[in-house]
Amino acid sequence: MPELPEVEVVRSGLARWVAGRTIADVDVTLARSIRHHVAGPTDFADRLRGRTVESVERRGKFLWLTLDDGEALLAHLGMSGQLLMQPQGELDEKHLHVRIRFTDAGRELRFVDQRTFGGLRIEPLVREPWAGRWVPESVHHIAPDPFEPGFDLTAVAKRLRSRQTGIKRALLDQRLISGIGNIYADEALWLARRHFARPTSAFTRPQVAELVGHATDVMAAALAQGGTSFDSLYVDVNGSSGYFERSLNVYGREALPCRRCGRGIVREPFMNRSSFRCPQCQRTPPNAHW
DNA sequence: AAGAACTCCTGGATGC
DNA sequence: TGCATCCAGGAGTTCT
Repeated sequence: MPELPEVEVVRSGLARWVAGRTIADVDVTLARSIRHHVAGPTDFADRLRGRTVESVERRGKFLWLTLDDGEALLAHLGMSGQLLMQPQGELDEKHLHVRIRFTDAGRELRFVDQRTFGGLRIEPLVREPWAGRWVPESVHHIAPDPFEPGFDLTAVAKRLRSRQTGIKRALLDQRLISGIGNIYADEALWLARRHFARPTSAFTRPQVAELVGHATDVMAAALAQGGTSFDSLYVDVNGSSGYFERSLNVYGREALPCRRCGRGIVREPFMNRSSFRCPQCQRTPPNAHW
């Protein structure tokens, strides 16, 4: 499940492989994978052909290739998406949906996605003065992630505290702060000893800072591990996730002892998914807001 | 209008 | 063993 660190590993790997190269041709074999590109597969291919990739950028879980005509090829990996660099002629992956070949006939870029929540689209870039950068149109409403220069912790704390909801819902809301998914939200809450349903309004500014700091630290640690093991000849989202899994404190550890107090970790349904917490370290608050 | 629920999707794991 | 059900969850859409 690619969250910010996994997407950043893909971004940096991709940058090495595609920056400066010119697109020769595009094959879309599953229209759903470009469903957000409303003009359709033919338009998608036509607009990419002949374009040169200038850079590869990211905000939260979105990543995009800036093109030489001011537009961007935007990608979201969803649950299971992968962007792979493969030699031409290499056997097609079972869930290969989009293939992009370059004029130098070197490795081709492949979008592979089993569960098809992810997708590609072409969009104009829009200027964000406050963030000091250009982002694709549909990334405009996504808040800066904690690693962006434009990230404003004071503003995040202010907005978060004024909300009428629970803390985990807020952490997962990409319009407030981006990059955090279910795994890192649970990890940050465990580190801060907070219940996921604690009302946002109950947080003081220093408490928000502490929690966001933990989320940032966990993502940075994941990135450091994923990044160092990214040495293979292709970009693989799932390839390096196993090692970091072993250092998670709560996520996926149902019934295993809490690493702080020994109590069994519990799994609870939340927002059509699961939340993991320690029932001792992360007590249910009296004014819980599910 | 903010906040919550619903929806999309596949295949590995689990249950009977 | 085989069939059915559960489960993973990011984000756009729809609802209240």
